[in-house]
Amino acid sequence: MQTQDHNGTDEVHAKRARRKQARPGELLAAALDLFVEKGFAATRAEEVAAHAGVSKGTLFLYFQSKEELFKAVVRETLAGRFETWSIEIKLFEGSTADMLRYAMNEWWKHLGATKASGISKLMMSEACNFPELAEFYHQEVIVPGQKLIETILQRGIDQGEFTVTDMRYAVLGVMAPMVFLINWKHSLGMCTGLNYPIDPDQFINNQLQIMLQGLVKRTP
Amino acid sequence: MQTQDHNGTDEVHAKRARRKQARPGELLAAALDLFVEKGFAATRAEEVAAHAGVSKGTLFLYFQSKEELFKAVVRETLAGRFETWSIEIKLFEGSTADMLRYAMNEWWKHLGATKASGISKLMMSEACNFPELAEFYHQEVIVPGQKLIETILQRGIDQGEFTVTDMRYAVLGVMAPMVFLINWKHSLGMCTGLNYPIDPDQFINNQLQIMLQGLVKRTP
Amino acid sequence: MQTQDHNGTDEVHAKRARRKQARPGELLAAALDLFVEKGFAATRAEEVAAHAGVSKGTLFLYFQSKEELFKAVVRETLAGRFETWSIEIKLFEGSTADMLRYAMNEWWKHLGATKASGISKLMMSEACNFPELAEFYHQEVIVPGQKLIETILQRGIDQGEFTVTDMRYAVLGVMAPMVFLINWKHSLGMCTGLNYPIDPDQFINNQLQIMLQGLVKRTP
Amino acid sequence: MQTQDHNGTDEVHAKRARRKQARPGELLAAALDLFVEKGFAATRAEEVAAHAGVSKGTLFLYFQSKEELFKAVVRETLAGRFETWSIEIKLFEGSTADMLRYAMNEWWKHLGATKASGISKLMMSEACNFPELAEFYHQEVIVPGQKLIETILQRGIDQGEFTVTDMRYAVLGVMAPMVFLINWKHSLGMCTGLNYPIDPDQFINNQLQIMLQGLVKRTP
DNA sequence: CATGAATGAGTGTTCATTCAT
DNA sequence: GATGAATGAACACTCATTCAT
Repeated sequence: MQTQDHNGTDEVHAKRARRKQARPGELLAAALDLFVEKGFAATRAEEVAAHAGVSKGTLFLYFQSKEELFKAVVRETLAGRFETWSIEIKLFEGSTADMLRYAMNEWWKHLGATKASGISKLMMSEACNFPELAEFYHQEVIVPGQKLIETILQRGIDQGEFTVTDMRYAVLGVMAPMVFLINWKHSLGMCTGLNYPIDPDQFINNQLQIMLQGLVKRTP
Repeated sequence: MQTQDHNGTDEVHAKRARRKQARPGELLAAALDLFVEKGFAATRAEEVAAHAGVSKGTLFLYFQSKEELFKAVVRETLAGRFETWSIEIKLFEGSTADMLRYAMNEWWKHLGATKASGISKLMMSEACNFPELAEFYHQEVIVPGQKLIETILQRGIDQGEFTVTDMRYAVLGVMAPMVFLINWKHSLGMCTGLNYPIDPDQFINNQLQIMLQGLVKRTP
Repeated sequence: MQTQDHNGTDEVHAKRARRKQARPGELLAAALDLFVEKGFAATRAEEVAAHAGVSKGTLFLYFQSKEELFKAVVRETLAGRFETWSIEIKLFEGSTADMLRYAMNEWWKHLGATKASGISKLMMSEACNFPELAEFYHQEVIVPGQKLIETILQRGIDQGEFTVTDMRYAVLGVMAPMVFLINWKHSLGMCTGLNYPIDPDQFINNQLQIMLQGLVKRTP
Repeated sequence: MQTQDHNGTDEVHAKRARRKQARPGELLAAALDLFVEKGFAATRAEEVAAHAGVSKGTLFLYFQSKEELFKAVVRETLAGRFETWSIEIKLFEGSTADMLRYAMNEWWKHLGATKASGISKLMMSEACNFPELAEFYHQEVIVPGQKLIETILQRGIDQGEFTVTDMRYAVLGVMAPMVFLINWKHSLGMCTGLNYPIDPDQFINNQLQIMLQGLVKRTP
């Protein structure tokens, strides 16, 4: 050991450090998978550790408790998502209806279809137990998401394409079905035996159709 | 003597019966409160009993297991509603747009606004871990609810009022915002500090407006 | 009530008394059945009461506790069994081998085949928990049984038919297989799925054959 | 470093392994003691753990359930014996009468006299309530035991030493007294106050004498 | 740093026993 | 006397967390 201390410390430390830096990420990824699949309470700490390829003890070396792990998962997964979209939207050319269509399909492709969408279900169940997280989630996800939607709707109004009575609730009206879709996907939609599949593309397209044209027959 | 015995017995039985009949209701009420507040898994059987003012053992006198208790709660608070509504819908006179408006407002008044609506959030979190409950909920609540919506939409089509491209997804389109509304109410909406209140009536009215007329400006 | 007190008390009391006297017997019979079938611990007090056609509470009106009930069952079931046999044996005419054969078959018919034989298995399991009962059982059943066997063997010796090296162990040698038979019958023999039936008559006959003639080939 | 790490790890593993290897044995010993003393159902898992000097949780680290613990006890203390005996029997030289004598005395020395013999009584009481255990015991203990006896008797027949009318019941005839002996030892034989000691050696010798020669006087 | 053996508080459920009616 | 609703102690088993190695 002494001998090694002389010539290998730096190297070893580097390796260790690299490994140490990788660990939290691996643990967080494993935790996301499992929390989303089974919920917070039903996910065993040991299982998370195993999925990350480390031992039970190591998990607690990096996260004080299962609750802290959960918080870290939510924070980590949601770090800066909406900026890119915001820019993309500003550059979009075409009708606002197409923009909305585009935005919703993009959202599904890059968020709804990914594991990250499972966070929504998680927050739903655990919001009350982790109020700080709820607030964080609200600020980091809900608010930016709503801003994005508002931007789109406002463009529609400004360009004389859309009619919106109450912006705040119009935004919620766009958001609600998307939230429903991912929550369903990660809860009842996952239960085998239900045999009630929702095709996300069809769901989104239909939703767009209704939102844009409404159910009431138009007299041409 | 016989007469007296008879009278006496009946009286006793009556009191007993009254108590025995009251218990399940008290337990169900307590269970609903706690399940909604803390989730199914996180609610301890003893706690439910305590809230109902009885001991742990008594709970199991009336419900075979925690799962059965949950099912009873669902049956009691949700499953029973749909029959009445189904009849009410059939007797409704007026435009189908008005019918939808009426239905959604009634739904909010009698379900959404009550504690029972918290069960939806509950199912979201527990569906994967208790597949039997998920299936039960699907059969007893989701399916009847969707049938109701379908009946309304079909009436709209039949009377030449509505245009529906895909019935299945149209139904989901009606259902999604309502589910979102109650899930929000019992999760993020409950967290103090968020300061993001959703007024259910406004939400529903706006939703109706969008669903019926669409966002796209109509050329009169 | 007052009125009735005047002309009906005696009759009622008589009925009650009769019923009260019958109750313990019915309870003991039910308890014997269930204790033998399922063991002491696995038999629920309520079940015993139900089998006797009374309510749970009533059981504890007659027996202080489940343990007292058990003691009463054993005591009651074994009250005076061996006197009759003792007399019968004395009057028997024929070879002692025949007498032994007769005795063992009678024993099976009148004890081994009856529910009472289940007590043996019970005592086996519970002897250490109820030492007084063990002693009682020993005095009331084991000792008289052994005396009976000894009487038979002694007759065999006296008449020059049998050779016995050590009377005490010879007696045990006769007793052991019979005890084994009833214990097996009420334990492993009862388990469905074992598919290992022991026919008591064949068992007894074979046992007699071995006991009398031995396994070693006789040179005629 | 590698070398050191390796050495260090091995050392640690060795110590750990030694401890991990010792635990099951300690737990099995404790379990045997308690199961025999109090029965399967009446023995609390925590008590077994305490007797082994560990906590409740540790028991379940090594044995999946109480039933598995019991099976392990049976495997450890009983099931393993029969193979050795089977070989020993095959190598035996001498008369079959001597072989039987040898076998029964060996059985007593290595099984009957040990705590393991208490399992027989245990099975008697619990067979009906734990059918899986009963079947396991039957397959792992009864069947091999009977095979062993059959082998001996068959040798006696083959060498012209024994006469056996019905092999199956002859086997039971050898087995029955031995089972009786150990059951007695662990039940009534244990109750102080009975003052009815059975000397196992005398019992076995007498049993052999009767089994081999029979009670009926031989005319030389 | 990493491990995994050990812990012990916590949970659903059962059942002998009590006691108001 | 008789009932059966209510009790609460008990028990098998789980799992987040600790800590000696």
